[in-house]
Amino acid sequence: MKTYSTNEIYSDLYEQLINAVIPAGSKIKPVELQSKYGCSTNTIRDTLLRLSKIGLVTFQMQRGFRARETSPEKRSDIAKFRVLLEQEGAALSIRKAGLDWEIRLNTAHHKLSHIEKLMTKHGLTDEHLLVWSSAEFEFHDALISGCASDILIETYGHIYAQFRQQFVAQERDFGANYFESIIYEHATILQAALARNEEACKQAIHDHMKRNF
Amino acid sequence: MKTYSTNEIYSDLYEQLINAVIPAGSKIKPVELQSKYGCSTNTIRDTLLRLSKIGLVTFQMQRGFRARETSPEKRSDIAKFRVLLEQEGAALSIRKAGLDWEIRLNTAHHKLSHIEKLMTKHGLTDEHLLVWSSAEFEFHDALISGCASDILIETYGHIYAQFRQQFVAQERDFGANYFESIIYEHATILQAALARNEEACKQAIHDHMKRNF
DNA sequence: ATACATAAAAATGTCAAAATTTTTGGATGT
DNA sequence: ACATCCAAAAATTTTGACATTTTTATGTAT
Repeated sequence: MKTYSTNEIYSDLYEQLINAVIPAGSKIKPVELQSKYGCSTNTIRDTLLRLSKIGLVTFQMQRGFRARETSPEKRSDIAKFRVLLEQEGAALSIRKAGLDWEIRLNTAHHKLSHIEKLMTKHGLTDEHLLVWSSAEFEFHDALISGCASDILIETYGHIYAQFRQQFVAQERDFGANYFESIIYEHATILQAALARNEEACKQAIHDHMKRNF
Repeated sequence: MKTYSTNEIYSDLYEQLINAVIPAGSKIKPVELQSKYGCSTNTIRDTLLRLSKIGLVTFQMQRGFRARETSPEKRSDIAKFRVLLEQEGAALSIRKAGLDWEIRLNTAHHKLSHIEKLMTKHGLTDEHLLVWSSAEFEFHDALISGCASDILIETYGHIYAQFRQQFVAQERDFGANYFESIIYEHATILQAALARNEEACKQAIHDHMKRNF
């Protein structure tokens, strides 16, 4: 039987929350996870408090923990907020960042693009989805990485995680042209960013997310 | 000797962090607080993890806790980010909120205004500053309270707390006309909001914060 | 049946001690 | 003087037991 380090417990729970293996809104009881991870309830509690920092888990005194709830309104809310942060981060990057940012962004897009092409060819396995998900984050993270605002980047990370958590369970109907659209949208964002066109980039970010409003 | 409930420990530490009684960047050791609060180190740890959620405390595995660091760059960063959130929250409120929002905002401003007048008359004690600080938050919180975005409001709360934490220790030179300016700025924000003038309101928010950039 | 009170069970929170890890301070050698 | 290594001290993390609170289940009265 596998034993888990605390960091592994954190990562494992993080992934389960991001991928809605632990469904949004469901109760999380330390006692039930204890046996799986082979540690005390207190260590689980500790880890859940740390996850509540990034908003994947909500905590109430004497009421314990829950995976953050979701609803159509909450999903719309988080999508719009994500747009706000990403537009600002991208605009600032376009205005201030240098060559290294362009290279980072290009590299991230290249990786993402590669995975997306694989997915359109072979259909999507759960494993692919996991890789894609992390590549997608890296692309969007790279996009804002030149903004010179640590607090924006930090907050964006939390919001992106919550976004995934809230939408992954909903979007089980990846139609045939779903990924085609996404690929096009990512390319459009990249182009506008590299062309240093703020307004076009903001527009592209908005268009990329508007299906989730 | 006073005994503290866990919630009181939380509030007490919150206040000490907000007011830089625990200076930004300083180490926070559970063992040292244990005796003061009459509880186990574990309870302190628990509380500090909860405070790290709102960003007042940073946490690193095996390295413990610190009051979030500050620097000229970080202060500028947090001030600009606060403007972004407040502008968006105010604009959305102006666009979407109804009469109850106007009343909330008006009420909050009235309270704030009252305290600010007292402060210009009698000079500022630490006690006054505490009341003012909370009234000021309530005003800004009311301003964005009609935005219909829970995540924006939640995030703004964290950012406002960090803003206070980072600036309170710096701004010990409240000049004679310091509060006069502030009073004027708050009134300007209120006016623009009630007039439902988005651009003027955004401008007023910017002007209110620009001394901190 | 519904509402209310109560007891049992489950879940959560707190504690003090033990285990682990990091930091500190001094001794040694270059 | 400077870096490296080691041992002691301090700080952090984990644990299992115990205390408290909440939830669930049961019984009683209206």
